[in-house]
Amino acid sequence: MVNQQFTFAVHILTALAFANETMDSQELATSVNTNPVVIRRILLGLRRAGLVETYTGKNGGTRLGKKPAEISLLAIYDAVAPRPVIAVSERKAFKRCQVSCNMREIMGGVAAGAEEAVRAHLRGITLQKLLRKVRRAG
Amino acid sequence: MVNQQFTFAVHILTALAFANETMDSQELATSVNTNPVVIRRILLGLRRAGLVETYTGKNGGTRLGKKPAEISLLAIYDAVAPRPVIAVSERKAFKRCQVSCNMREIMGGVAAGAEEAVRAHLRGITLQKLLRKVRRAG
DNA sequence: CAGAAATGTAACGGATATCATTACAGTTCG
DNA sequence: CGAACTGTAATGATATCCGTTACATTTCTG
Repeated sequence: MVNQQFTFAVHILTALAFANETMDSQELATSVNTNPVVIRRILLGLRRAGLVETYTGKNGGTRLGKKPAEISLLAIYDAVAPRPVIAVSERKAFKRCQVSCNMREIMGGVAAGAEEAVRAHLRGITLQKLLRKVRRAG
Repeated sequence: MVNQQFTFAVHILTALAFANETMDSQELATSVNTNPVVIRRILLGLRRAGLVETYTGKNGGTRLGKKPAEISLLAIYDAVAPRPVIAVSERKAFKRCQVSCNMREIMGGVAAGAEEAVRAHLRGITLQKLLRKVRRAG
């Protein structure tokens, strides 16, 4: 993966869990050290997934949509929809080459397995766990 | 679709295993459907890792440096040194924010776990297994 | 030895992805 | 109404990746 949206998203949600109240995109941007628009773009995905609730207008902002114990990193991962862990070439095969003709399917299986391995890892981590680490670190 | 070097590398090595003789970069490029220079760049890393042996000069080319059963996809993965599965933000923390101050370490742990999950998956797959799939597919 | 055929490698350009930023319309509270 | 938010489009800067050209170097072979 190349982009930082997943990291940003986890940071945002951890901050919201820690604050336990609404924060606006400027506050979140300050914590993440980026631009408020970048935050709002990520919040769109998180909102679609029901992980946050956002309020427009004055005194608007965002708060968690579920309890930290109910939010797994996998849910966040899916919400930001990062690109696959392993990219599979989708080029046209060289018909006269048996290897070439079968590589897409074979690598597809390898990539799917890698993806599932990551997902299993993320499934086991909740926002609450991260929150505890923050608190323990003080 | 991002970095296809790993896919390309697996394809190259599978082709070499299937052919069981030296192939030049043009033949490999035809199978992978790319440019010979792209192939040669990837071969550099594979050679450094001892996965292939290359010969310069007329009738030169590349052949496997180990038996297919001794080459795991993890070795290939390390040889091409792709970027981390999960990118961790390396921005300066906002000192007044406890979450911000701890995110790098926390996400570092998450990313390391994801990386290891992928590695464990790749460790269990050898070139020989892929080769058998090619042969079985016919 | 000369020439053909291959690799090694640098250099450049185009395509694409990502993020930052500006801008502004829409929404909501007071 | 006006201030303070979000939603979102548009643009630009930057980095990465890949393809391509170019050429030096190496090696085989006649």
